[in-house]
Amino acid sequence: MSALPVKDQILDYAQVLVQTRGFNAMSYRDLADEIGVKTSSIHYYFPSKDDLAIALVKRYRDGFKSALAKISADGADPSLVFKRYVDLFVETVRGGKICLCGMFASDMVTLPASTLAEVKRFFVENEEWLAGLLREGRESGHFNFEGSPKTKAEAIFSMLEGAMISARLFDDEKRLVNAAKWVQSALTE
Amino acid sequence: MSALPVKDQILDYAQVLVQTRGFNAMSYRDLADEIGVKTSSIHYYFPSKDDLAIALVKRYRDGFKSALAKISADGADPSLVFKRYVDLFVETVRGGKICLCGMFASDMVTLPASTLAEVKRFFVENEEWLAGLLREGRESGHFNFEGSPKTKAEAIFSMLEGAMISARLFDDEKRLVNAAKWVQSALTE
DNA sequence: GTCTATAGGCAGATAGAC
DNA sequence: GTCTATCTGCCTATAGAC
Repeated sequence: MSALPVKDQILDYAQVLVQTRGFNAMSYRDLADEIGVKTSSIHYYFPSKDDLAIALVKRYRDGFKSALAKISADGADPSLVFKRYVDLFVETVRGGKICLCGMFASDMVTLPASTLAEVKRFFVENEEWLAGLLREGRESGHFNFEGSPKTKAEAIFSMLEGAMISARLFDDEKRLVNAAKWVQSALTE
Repeated sequence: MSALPVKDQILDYAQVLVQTRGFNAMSYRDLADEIGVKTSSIHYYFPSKDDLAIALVKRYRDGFKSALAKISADGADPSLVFKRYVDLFVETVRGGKICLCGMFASDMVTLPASTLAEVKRFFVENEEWLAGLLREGRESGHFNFEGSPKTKAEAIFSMLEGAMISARLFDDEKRLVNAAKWVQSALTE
């Protein structure tokens, strides 16, 4: 039972803090105190806070990419895959968190362009994956809708991001679940 | 041409900063420098930052209430009123801002309960107004949907909040407009 | 109401010993 | 890699003169 490398501990806890409090409300001291090192050790791994932000977003994107591959690996039908996708967001809200990149997007004005570029990539990757699911689902007859899958995907992703914020604010995951159900029915009707 | 009272200038600029950078990234110094007074003068009007936060949300709610009354004052049909409602959000994004209360909701963990109560009221008031519009529209035959107007309203408001964040991130108001159009068509079909 | 002055603390970041 | 020590600057907030 060996402890995680310090670098991973930093990223893990920093991610929790960003998803709960926000990037600007998270400090090197918070991380140092929690992990049991000094702030200078955090600077050793991530010289500037921007370095930490970029690392966080890249890791989050990678994690999401893995999750997306996992929920569609068994060839389940698009409706079920969409339900699993929504569950990823429900789990986040259940932990009192919102999307890491949704949080960064809210704070975009205070962030460097390099970080924002990574945040945008996260949005785009999700939307493209969702668009693929919609396109596939329409072709296979599981979904029925008019217009561009990409535009629909953008709207759906926006709704999920917004619904996470709202569901957490009211401590009521049904707000997220109900929004997703409506989307699903609008895609199926 | 008399200048606004200092208190109003504080609220005006604080609102801009919260809607762009976020509450935690806004300081008394920012306000003082912009307005041309000292930080102690800001503390005279708003002793603590929490006082300022509460005043901001209350004023924002009042402003929204007026706007909602205005866009439905001429008895326009529900579809047109909804379009005007969406325009309120589009204008915000056009100014590089997101919803004041959406921003506060993202930062909820760092805020006192008193402020959060006001933020929740903003959400509820919007959702109730929207639910009324949907109910009315369904009864008059302008809208056609199944299920609870309140649940639909919550989902729509979440989507608008999320779409503002996304539209600002990509500097592309079409993301907001397209999401709203989809909602409108789903309510009409 | 607005100011000067200041308190006490925390922020991100760096130098250099070990 | 981790530490001690320190820098500079910003933060919210208050006391008291005018």
